[in-house]
Amino acid sequence: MNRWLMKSELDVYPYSQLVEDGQTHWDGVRNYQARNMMRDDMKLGDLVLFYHSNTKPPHVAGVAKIVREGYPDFTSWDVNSKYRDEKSSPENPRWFMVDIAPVKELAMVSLDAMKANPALEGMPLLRRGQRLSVQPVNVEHFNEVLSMAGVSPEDLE
DNA sequence: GCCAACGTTGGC
DNA sequence: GCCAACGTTGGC
Repeated sequence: MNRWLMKSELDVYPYSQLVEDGQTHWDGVRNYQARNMMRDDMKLGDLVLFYHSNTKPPHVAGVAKIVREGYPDFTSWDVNSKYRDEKSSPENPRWFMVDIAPVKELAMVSLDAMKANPALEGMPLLRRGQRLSVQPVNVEHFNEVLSMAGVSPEDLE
């Protein structure tokens, strides 16, 4: 199983909204690296740290899981969508997305706390200038973040 | 194919 | 609101 981190701006789509919706499609990602991970690497059941960006403090808010593997992002050819890309079509989709569902809400784990934790050294999120909205997380880092929220991996089952 | 200009992300 | 980082665009 792979593990991931996905960023969402708190005031755009918070974890609480995911809980309310029960499931959502992760549309609007327009970055090739992130697309490739969603299209090729994210598998059913993979776990995701749900991260709130653009808020004070930035933080991990919960755990989600992949409930549908990569498929074309239909907002890319929706003329009414702000995510529209003229070069993408149903016949030749350029952008992909996955569906995620909530697993467990976490006590806030702030970016500062993560930076201060030596066990998280090397985590992509903590790298200077890291902007990717979808990132891989190794199992040690993933479990360490859980632990910082007082949760053990078994609690997710 | 290089690279300067530009736009966006996102912490601070 | 600032600005560093960095991906994308487009002229050449």
